[in-house]
Amino acid sequence: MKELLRTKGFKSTPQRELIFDCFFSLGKHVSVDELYQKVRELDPSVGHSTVWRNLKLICQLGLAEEVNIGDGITRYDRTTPKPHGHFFCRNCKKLLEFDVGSVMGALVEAAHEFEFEPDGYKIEVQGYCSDCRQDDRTNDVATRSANDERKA
Amino acid sequence: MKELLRTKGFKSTPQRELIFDCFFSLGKHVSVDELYQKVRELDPSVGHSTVWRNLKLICQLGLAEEVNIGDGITRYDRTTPKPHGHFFCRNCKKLLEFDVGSVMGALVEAAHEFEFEPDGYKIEVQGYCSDCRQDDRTNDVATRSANDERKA
DNA sequence: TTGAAAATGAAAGTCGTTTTCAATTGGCGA
DNA sequence: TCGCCAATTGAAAACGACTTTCATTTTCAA
Ligand SMILES: [Mn+2]
Ligand SMILES: [Mn+2]
Ligand SMILES: [Zn+2]
Ligand SMILES: [Zn+2]
Repeated sequence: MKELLRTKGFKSTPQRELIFDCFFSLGKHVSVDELYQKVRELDPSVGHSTVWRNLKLICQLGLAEEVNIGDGITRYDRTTPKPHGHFFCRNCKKLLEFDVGSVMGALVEAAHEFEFEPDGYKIEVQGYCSDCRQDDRTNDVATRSANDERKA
Repeated sequence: MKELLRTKGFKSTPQRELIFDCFFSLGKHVSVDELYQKVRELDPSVGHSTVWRNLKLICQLGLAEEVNIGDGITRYDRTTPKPHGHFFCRNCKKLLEFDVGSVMGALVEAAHEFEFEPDGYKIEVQGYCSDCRQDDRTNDVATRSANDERKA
């Protein structure tokens, strides 16, 4: 990691190392705040803006990219060798990843027809995951959701 | 329009009629502010929050849905009989629409494998449109973009 | 016509993101 | 190793789109 940073002209700092480590240990779809919390467990002196800036840096380095599911919170997703799609559950807010190999061909073809030069794909399917299916109202999360809707 | 509103239990007001008309005359991918500007040309007394609220109402009625391309601005897109995808040009920010019929099958199938019940699809391809292709640096927009990047 | 409910507009509040700025620090060259 | 300078940091403030509040006005069914 130090090496990657140096070759790209960035300095290595304790905060930066910590933030990078935490990001990659947390896994997929991490928000600034989630990462901030994690980092603070190990070093409470690290600032919010430093976490934010280094998350941006991680993106610049091509190690992650922003994911925006429309809830106003930007999440950072480790880049995968192949692009992947997301199933976003409207109820429990989980993001499931799935392979998009089978749709890429059609997308590339469509792009070609429009003389559009694609360099990024965002494929997101919204709905309800197996735990939250609407025909399965007996589990906890669904019940909670029903209550939420009633209140709103 | 009055009728649709009334049957759904909403009142008809001059502002509401104006906002609805302007929205449908503006076309696709309209932001609150764009619509607000347009409405104000015809009636400067209409408030920002009224435009916002009615845009939400238009969505509730199923006449439009929110589109989030990650630039922090929510846009409202008239619903189409069939779902469509977007090509988003990183340079000129244009949104081109394309038919996603050819990818829906694969998506539905993938969803089925995950026992995921889909009810919304967001298919967005980023890149450069024909006017802004990177191998075509002679046109205005691309040149402007190059200048922008130099400044930044 | 009249009253309850809905709608409006200005203003303020919210909240995640981004910038500012003074202080600190890493890393290269002497 | 030392010293310098640009990069980095952290606190705080600024930003900006979105959302809510509330007093007032308007709609529309009875
Ligand atoms: Mn992902
Ligand atoms: Mn569209
Ligand atoms: Zn779920
Ligand atoms: Zn373009």
